Amino acid sequence: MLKFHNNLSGQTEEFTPLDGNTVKLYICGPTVWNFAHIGNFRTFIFGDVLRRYLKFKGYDLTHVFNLTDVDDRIINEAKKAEISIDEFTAPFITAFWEDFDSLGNERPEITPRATEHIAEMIEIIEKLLANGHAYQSEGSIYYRISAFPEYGKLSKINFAGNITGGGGRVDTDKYDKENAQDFALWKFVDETEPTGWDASFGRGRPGWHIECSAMSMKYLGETFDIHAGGIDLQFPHHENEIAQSEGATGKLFAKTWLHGEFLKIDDVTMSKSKGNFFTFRDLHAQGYSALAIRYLLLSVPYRHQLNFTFEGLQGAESTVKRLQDFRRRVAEYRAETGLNGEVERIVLDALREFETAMNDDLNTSVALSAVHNLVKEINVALSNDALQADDKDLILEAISKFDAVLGIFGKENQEMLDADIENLIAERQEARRSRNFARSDEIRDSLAEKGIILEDTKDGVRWKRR
RNA sequence: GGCGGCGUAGCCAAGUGGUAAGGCAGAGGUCUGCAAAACCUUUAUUCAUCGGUUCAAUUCCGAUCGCCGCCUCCA
Repeated sequence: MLKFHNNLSGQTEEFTPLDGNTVKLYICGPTVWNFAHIGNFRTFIFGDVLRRYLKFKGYDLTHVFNLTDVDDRIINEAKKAEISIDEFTAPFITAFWEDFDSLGNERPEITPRATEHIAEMIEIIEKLLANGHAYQSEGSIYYRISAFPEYGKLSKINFAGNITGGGGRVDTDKYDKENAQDFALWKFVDETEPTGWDASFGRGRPGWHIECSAMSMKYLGETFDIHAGGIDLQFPHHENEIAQSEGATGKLFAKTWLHGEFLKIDDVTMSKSKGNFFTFRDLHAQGYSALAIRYLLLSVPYRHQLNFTFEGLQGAESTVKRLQDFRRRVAEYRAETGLNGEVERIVLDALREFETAMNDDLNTSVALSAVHNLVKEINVALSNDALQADDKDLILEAISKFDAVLGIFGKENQEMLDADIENLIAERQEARRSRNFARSDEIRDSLAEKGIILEDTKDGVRWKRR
């Protein structure tokens, strides 16, 4: 049975959907003010594996993945460049989805943007004002934390001991709040500012957290199954989402909370503010494949920090290549009709190990080792010519199942070669038969220069792209 | 100051009260005209250190050292 470590309860819990067979899943996406780095994408890839595994388990999904396209930084940058918010964010949004797709992620069902849901945000704020969970001050609207005693239940924040509460940090907020921890739901902006929306409680722009309450509840309902995102969002973003949503509805907001841990580089957290980050584009330009990057980011379970190294990425490149070769080798294997009971046992064991690992809070490390064990054992069978036609199908089917969740085997190669290259390969075979190795090596080298690698097997020649 | 995480072979790392998964890299070998791919063998008497509990601890408890994160925009 599927279990998750729920950060809300602090416990590992068995998962069952709230409503029939459909899992309602919300994942906080990026703020689109520049390119997402691969640390960001680790969380998104885990979100993707989560959604794929839920499907693997037979659940239907409604999956919402939001893009934050309005905040102070975006507003300021757009203003500086004298363009609209949409004009400023458009190239980053395009780039984001390109990278998202390249890394092998499935598009979620619903991908809303904050600026398209201002009306829903206003509606929640009106409710909060009406029931005393919010108040107006100098034109802005603030959340009244004192009216929500459960505040802090997700992040386990102890305000008595933290820096702000302890007096170690000066509260720089220039507005008049009842309490230092109260946060803005709506920030007043005057008529001279280009970015602002009119609401019953005055012109302004939304605060940093209300968008996720509005969009998740709009598409998933007031209570839904899983809310996920990066660990840094746990406080204050997710804590505030809970306060806003539960303050407005009086109902449980999200049942299960999952947070993806950070990527480290040279033992320091990879982050935009530290500047020590790589984007997918950077790595791709250096020749690393999307598949290898995905593999590396998946090789450590999501709740643990992963130390990113180029040695590791290079290793992932080799591993992924080996997996691709393995699938091709099985697919191309010429087998007699029939079934080898031993192979069937290997495949069933591997699938069982895989599922057990994934059920255990998505333990991808162990799930990958199940895949590797299958590869190793089947390779032995291949070497011994012990494979039969039905085994082949079983193995290919198992690979498809693994890959429906992990997405690390890549696309199957069905490409045809040009006729003149086919002719060269045939000529080389002829040269080898007549033991003219000088000529055969010459052809092999020339094809290698064109990026086509030849391998001689006892069933003939195989080729692949470099 | 408050809260949390981590320290396992050259690297990335899983894991458990009963004696260390997996990947990469390395070494030797088989196969091959040579390669490539694949396969086989091999690489931690040991899991930061020191104590304690236990028949038994890497795994539980305590202390120490080191590292990281959140509490402030970042996944």
